[in-house]
Amino acid sequence: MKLKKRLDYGPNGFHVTSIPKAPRSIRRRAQHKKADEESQICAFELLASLARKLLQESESSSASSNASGNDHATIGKDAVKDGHHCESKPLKTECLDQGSSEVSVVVSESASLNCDQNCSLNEFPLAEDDGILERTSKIMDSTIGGDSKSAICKINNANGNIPCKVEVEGSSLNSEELCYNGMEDRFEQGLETKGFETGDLNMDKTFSSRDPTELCMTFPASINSDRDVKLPSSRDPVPDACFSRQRDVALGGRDDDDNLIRINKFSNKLKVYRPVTRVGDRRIKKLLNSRYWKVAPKLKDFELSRADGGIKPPHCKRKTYHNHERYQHDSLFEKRKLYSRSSVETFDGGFSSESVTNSPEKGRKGDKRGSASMLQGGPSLLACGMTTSGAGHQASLHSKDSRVKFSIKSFRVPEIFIEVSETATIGSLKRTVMDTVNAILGGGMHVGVVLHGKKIRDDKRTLSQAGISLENNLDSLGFTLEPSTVQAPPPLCSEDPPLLLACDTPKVLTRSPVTPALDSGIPNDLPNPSPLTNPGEQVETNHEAITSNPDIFTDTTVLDSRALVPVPAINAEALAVVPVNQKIRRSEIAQRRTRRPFSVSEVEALVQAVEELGTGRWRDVKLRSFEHADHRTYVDLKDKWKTLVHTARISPQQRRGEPVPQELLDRVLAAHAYWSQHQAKQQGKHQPGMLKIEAPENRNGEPGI
DNA sequence: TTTAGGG
DNA sequence: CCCTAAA
Repeated sequence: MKLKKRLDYGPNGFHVTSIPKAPRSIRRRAQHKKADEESQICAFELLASLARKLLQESESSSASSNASGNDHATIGKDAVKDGHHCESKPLKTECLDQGSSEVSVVVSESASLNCDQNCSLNEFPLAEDDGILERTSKIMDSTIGGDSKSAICKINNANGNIPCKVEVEGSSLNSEELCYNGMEDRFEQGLETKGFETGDLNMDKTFSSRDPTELCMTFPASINSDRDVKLPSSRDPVPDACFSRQRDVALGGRDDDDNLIRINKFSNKLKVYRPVTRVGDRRIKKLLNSRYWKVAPKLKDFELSRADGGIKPPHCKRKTYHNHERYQHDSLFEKRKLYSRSSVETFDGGFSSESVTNSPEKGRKGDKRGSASMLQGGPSLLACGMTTSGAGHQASLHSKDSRVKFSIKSFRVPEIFIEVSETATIGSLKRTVMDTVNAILGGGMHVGVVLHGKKIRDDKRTLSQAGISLENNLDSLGFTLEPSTVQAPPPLCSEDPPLLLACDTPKVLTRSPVTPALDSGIPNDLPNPSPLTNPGEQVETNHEAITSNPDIFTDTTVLDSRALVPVPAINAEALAVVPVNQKIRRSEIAQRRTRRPFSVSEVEALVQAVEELGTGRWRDVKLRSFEHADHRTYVDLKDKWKTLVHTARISPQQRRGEPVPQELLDRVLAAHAYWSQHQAKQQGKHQPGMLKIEAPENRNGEPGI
């Protein structure tokens, strides 16, 4: 990898806290589905998950008559879930403080990676009945913009229609401080609770940036399609029914909004950077984070019975609410503007994770735990351990029940550019960074799945289809956070923000339910994952990313000297944070592909094709012989040919790598000579016969082709 | 988007 | 493999 352009990866990791989301309404993204919509972590989701937790906790706590401890929050029900379900079991989340944050996800292989980014990890629904899913939610920590006040979220219970409102008061939170104070909230149904009280902020406690949390997710095998999210209702005898319902509901809601959400922060310089759009989300996130972080649940305890089963949240309120919030947020955001530019490298945060398990399957729990511990020490990015769900699954499910467990220590974070004037204060810089980060997290983040360095774009593909199975190395599997590519709405429109907000939020809500899968940042592609070939283009998987990531959000402020990179000034609209698009993008998304040496068989196929097509028609060569090898582009083939010719010309002693049969090298020389002479390119005609003519030229002359 | 080459 | 100029 060349460092030059790839600042991005470095050690960037966010700590993302995840919050388990309940199966939310699954709404489909409607019409506007731009690939983009994908993803962002929505406030809603966060809220929902939060609410759930609160709910459950509250229930549990109430039962136990526990006072809300620092760590525990009582939660009412989530709006999203079916009321009864909610009650069924308390969720516990566990936050592990560990050196690094980790997220572990357990997924059945069959689960498809569909979700838009939105869905991303957070969204996985848990299916209890099937025992399949557990959901853990992750929350990105975002800190709230300095000014943020209180965010209120209302969630309605599908069943009861009981609105729950969670209010967070962060009265004056400085972004710098990023604090969420301990929240003691109790979530009461129908009542509004204030989630966070600003009393003392114990960021430290709540947020230990470093503490890694783990998130464990289990995906049910059953989840394949985008929309199939199973909401597990503990009660529901017939999960499927639930699903369908939920889906429908979901459909009703979302998309439009979603679309709006996408703001490309990065995309254009010109575009206004509007990061802040989701105050609500952030807050929520914060809440979640702070609150739940350290709730330490016991893994085993965890079984979530995800009462949540159904998700039917009425959207209206939420939207409104969110919009409102956002609106404010935006305003704030806009007010702050950045003047000079600097690029800040992304930071790594630790993740706080929660591990939630639901599971009927006991074995898993243990596994999770084990994996978690294992992971903790590890590299920031991703470590994966695999587990198999044992008997738990039913035959009914596809044979592919096996579950894959993922532990995500950190996400690779994209490069972030911000502008700040030289005269700006450090504090303002911090805020700026915070805002930027928050904005990103709030809105434009997508989760990408990288396997063997290659992004898996096809969200519909199941894990096993994508090559993610117990057998494969999960090491090569990684998750990335990427700014949404989608273009942002017109730059700087103050008006827009509100709209966006509104839209977004809804979107968010809906979205999660819809696609259970992990989402890759990129739309789909990989048609065939041929086992061998598929793996990895993308490159640097996690490992590289690993760099140390000292800081968490809270510390985002931390800018290493190296973190700040002066960027040539650009005019642009002064105030806005200017994303430098392409670079950013590239850096983020495009990492150097992993090296995948050509196998002898590939060389053979290449030689064969070139003999027939000539050396100037790489595209044809690609189509003819490598059409399904997604990782081999025509450029790659051309380059390979170039190296083959070179290799063939040098002495065998000088050759490196997997030896290529001399016979093939001879053919390479022969074909190369032939086509060079024939000026090849005559259109096509592949005349094999011709080649033979050339054959004689070969030194070795191999008659047989 | 492909080609063709340099890096 | 990447990056790009050209086409």
